[in-house]
Amino acid sequence: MSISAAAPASTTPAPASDPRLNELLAALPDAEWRRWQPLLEFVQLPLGQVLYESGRTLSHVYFPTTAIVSLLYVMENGASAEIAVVGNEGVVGISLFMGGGSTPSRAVVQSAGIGFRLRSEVVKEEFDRSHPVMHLLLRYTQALITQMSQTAVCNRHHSLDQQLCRWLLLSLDRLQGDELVMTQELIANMLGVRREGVTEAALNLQKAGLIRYVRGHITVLDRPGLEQRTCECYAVVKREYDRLLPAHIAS
Amino acid sequence: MSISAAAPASTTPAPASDPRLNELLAALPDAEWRRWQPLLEFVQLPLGQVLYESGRTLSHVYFPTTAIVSLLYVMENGASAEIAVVGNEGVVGISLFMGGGSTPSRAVVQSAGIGFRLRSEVVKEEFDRSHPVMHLLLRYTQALITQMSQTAVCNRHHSLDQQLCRWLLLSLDRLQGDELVMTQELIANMLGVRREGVTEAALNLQKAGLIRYVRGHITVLDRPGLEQRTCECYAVVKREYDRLLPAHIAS
DNA sequence: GTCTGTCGGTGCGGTACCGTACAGTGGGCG
DNA sequence: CGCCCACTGTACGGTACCGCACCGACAGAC
Repeated sequence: MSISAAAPASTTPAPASDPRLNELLAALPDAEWRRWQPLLEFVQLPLGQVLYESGRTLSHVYFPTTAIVSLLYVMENGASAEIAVVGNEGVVGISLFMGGGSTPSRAVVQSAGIGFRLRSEVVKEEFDRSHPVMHLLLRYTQALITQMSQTAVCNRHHSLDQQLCRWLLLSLDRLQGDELVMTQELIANMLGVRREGVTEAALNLQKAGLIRYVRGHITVLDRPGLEQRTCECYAVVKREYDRLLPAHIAS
Repeated sequence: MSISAAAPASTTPAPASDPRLNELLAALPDAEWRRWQPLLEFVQLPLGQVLYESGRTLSHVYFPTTAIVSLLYVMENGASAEIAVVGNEGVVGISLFMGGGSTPSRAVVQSAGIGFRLRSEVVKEEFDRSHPVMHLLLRYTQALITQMSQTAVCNRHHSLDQQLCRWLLLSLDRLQGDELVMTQELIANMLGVRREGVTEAALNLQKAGLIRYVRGHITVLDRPGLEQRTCECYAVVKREYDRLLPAHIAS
């Protein structure tokens, strides 16, 4: 595969640079994987990078392996809200194979890391050519739809405390380890609330001994505690990902 | 086509019983339409009918012509929130061709009318067999995704007044005429708010001369006024439907 | 005509957010 | 070493919505 950024030059690449850390790539049948492998392009995904902009036609789809990407809508007045989050379980840029080519939302790297990308023409060809690829991508899309729906429900009905728990858990599921590099300001942008609101909610969780928050570094101390405190939305989404993406279970 | 309920027996069927009032059916290429026509089953869709239940495998997809169907999530405590709305521009049951077979949401008839349905096996076959069908359904699905995303954003950021305007406009677009048969209680269920909240918002619109509300009947008096008062969400969704479903424009 | 149930409007205290303003504090860089 | 700035915490009034309780009005049934 081609390398577009600094990467280990050792004979055995570092584990993180294995494309099949992405669960969709890992779930590809052998034939498809052999076709795709030389076409996948390694990419660094630094914090804040915009993978696509609202209304702009996409040039690539992205398969994160260690990075996390947020899909968010930015309103006319500048306020924003996260619609869904994509990590190593998925792919950024579904509108390419869904047929629209663009969406009214923006994709931003929420947690720095790496990933792999594939040119849009290749994706479209493969989607039309291979039934397994098509069905895999569509099942993932349905899982993503569930996440979006549940975000709508959660925004309507649940407290900021609960939403913060849900957000932390969704992010945690897409990372290795128990630490998140993320300021309260950024979380507030994602959740579409005030920064001070996140401060307060985070303090609540901290007092309860569930997390530790120090200047842009969140350490999760008690994950079961978070799961207990969050709303049903987290479980609904997780169950649906597990049901629709069996590879996800295997991991 | 088979008729499963009372329908005009005149030689020229009433306009409402024409399946191609549904814009997806209308957009089918001739070959597909000829295949589908004998398989479509006419159905009455009375207010409140549940087309599918959360987590249950679907037996049919539904193409409303004069009815409107709400997709909503019902929480463990019984509260609910609408995720999206489907009328004669779309189809209910996308999870069938997306591959999941079910979703964590419920589909309820929000405005009585009629529609046509197709057995699930037929839909899956057709989806895999015909590229035009597949691409049509996927483009519709992307439009639906936009609606869901925008619902999430709207739930987060906009006032009940604005959301009510958006909801009225989305419903109006899917109906002929300017009257909606809908109690405030039901609207409250859809929007996931208190009934009294809807009363107040509706009174505001009434005082502004935009609507008239009498015991379950809303008459829209000033549609441009509603469009001016609603948030950007309505326009974003409408633009995306128009862009993705050209048949929609033609109508 | 009466009766009953649905539908809508009203009032009240409570609360979870918001907008704004500002203070402390620690990390990193010169 | 010290400065600066990003980040977190605090405070305060405002407001939009909630939960609850209740009332009046109209419609349809009998």
